[in-house]
Amino acid sequence: MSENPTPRRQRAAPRRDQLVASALALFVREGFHGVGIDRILAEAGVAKMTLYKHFRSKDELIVAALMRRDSDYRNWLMREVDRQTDKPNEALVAYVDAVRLWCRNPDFNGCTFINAAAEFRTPDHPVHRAAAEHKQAVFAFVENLAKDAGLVNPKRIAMQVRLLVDGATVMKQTTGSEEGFLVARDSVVKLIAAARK
Amino acid sequence: MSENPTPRRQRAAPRRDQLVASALALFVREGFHGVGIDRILAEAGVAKMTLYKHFRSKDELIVAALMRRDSDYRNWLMREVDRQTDKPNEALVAYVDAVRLWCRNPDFNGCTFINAAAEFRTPDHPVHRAAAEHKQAVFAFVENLAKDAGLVNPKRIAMQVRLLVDGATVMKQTTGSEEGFLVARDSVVKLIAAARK
DNA sequence: AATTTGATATACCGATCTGTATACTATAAC
DNA sequence: GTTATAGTATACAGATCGGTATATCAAATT
Repeated sequence: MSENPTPRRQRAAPRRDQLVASALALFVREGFHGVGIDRILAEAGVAKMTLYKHFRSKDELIVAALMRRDSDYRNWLMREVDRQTDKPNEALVAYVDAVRLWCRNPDFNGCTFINAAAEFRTPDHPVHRAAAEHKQAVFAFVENLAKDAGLVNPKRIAMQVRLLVDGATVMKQTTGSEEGFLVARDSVVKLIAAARK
Repeated sequence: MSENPTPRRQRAAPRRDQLVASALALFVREGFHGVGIDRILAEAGVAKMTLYKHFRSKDELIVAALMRRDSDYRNWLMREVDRQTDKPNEALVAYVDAVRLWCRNPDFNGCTFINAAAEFRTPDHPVHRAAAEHKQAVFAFVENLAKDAGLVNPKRIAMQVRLLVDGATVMKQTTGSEEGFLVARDSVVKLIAAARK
C-alpha cells in the first residue's frame, strides 16, 4: 500500500534545486561576482537561512550551479548530436553545429565555464577546478566521437576540434559574430577527410 | 634655448600613467571585480581624488588599462614575430609560438580581454567593446601576416589561426596544459602547406 | 608677491556584500 | 500529543564597495 517502495531517504530537497536553478540562470546572465545572494534568494523565493543550510558559502553554491550546468549542457549536446546524425563519421561536424546552435540561445553570454575560470583565476579554487573538469569532460566526449569515426589519432583530432570550437565560442561572445563557427565547421570537415583510415 | 620646441601642452600626467600601470597589473592578476580602487590607489601610491580627476569612474580606468594592455601586447607581438623570423611564410607559425611564449609568463591568467568580456558581458558596455576592438585588431594583424605570406584566402587562414590560438589560450588557462599550443602550431603548419599558391 | 594648478590626506556617504543570530511556524513522524 | 525537522522572517554584523566633500599644501605660472 505504501506509495513509495524505498522506505527512508526521500532526497527531494526541492528548495535546494530551486536555489541552484535560480542561481545558475542569474550567473549565466550576469556573472558570478555580478549577482549577490540576495538577488538569488528573491528570484528563488527562498529564505536566506535555507541557503546556508544547504551550502556553506556562496562559492559552494556556484560550484553546485556549475555542476548542474555541466550536466545540462553535456546531456543536451549528446542528444543533439544524436538527433543530427547517426553516422559516426558525421558526428564531429554535428558537434560543431550543435555548439553553434547552443550559442544562438538569446541569453548566451559566452561559455559559462570559460567565464567561471575568468572570474576565479587561481587554479586550485574550487570554482576554477569545476570549470577545468567540465572542459576535460567535453574533451573526452569529443574524443569518443573521433574514436567512433575510426579516425587516425583520434585524440589529436579531438583536440583540434575543441580548440576551433572554443575559439569560435570566444569570438561569438566578444565580437558577436558567428563566422568562427562556420570556419571551424569547414576546418573540421577537411580535418576528417585527411584523417580517414 | 627652450628645451621643448612644442611650446604648450606638456601631456606628461605621470600620476595617470602610474594609476593605469598599477590597475592593469592588479586586474590581470585578480580580475576587474576582484580588485577595488582602494587597492589600486595603495599600489600606485596615489590619492583617491587624483583618480577621479583623471577618470570619471572605475569603468573608465578599466578601459584605459585595457587600452594599455592592447598596446603593450600588440607591440610585443609584432617585435617577437619579427625576432623569430624574417621569412613571411614562417610568420604565422612564429605568431603561434609567440602567443605560447606570452602565456608562459608566470602571472598569466588567461587572455585579459577574454576575461574582460567575461566580466562585462553586455555587448555595449565600454569594457566589453574595448575587448572586442582588441580582438579585431589582433585579427587584422594575423590577416596581414597571411597576406604577406601570399596565401590563398588569407582572411580565412587568419581566422582559422585565430580560432586555434584563442582555443589554446583558453585551454592553457582552464586546464593549465600547453598542449593546445603544440597542436595549434602543427595545424597551422599544415594549413599553410595546403594554402600555398 | 599673488594666484592658479595639481595633488594630498582624511573623513564621510549610502549602498551592497557575505554571513550569522534569533525567534516563529508549519508539517510530519513517533 | 509531543517532538523533530525544514523553512520563514527579520534584524543585524562587519566589511567593502564606488564615489564625494573639504581643507591643506607645494610648486609653478604670471
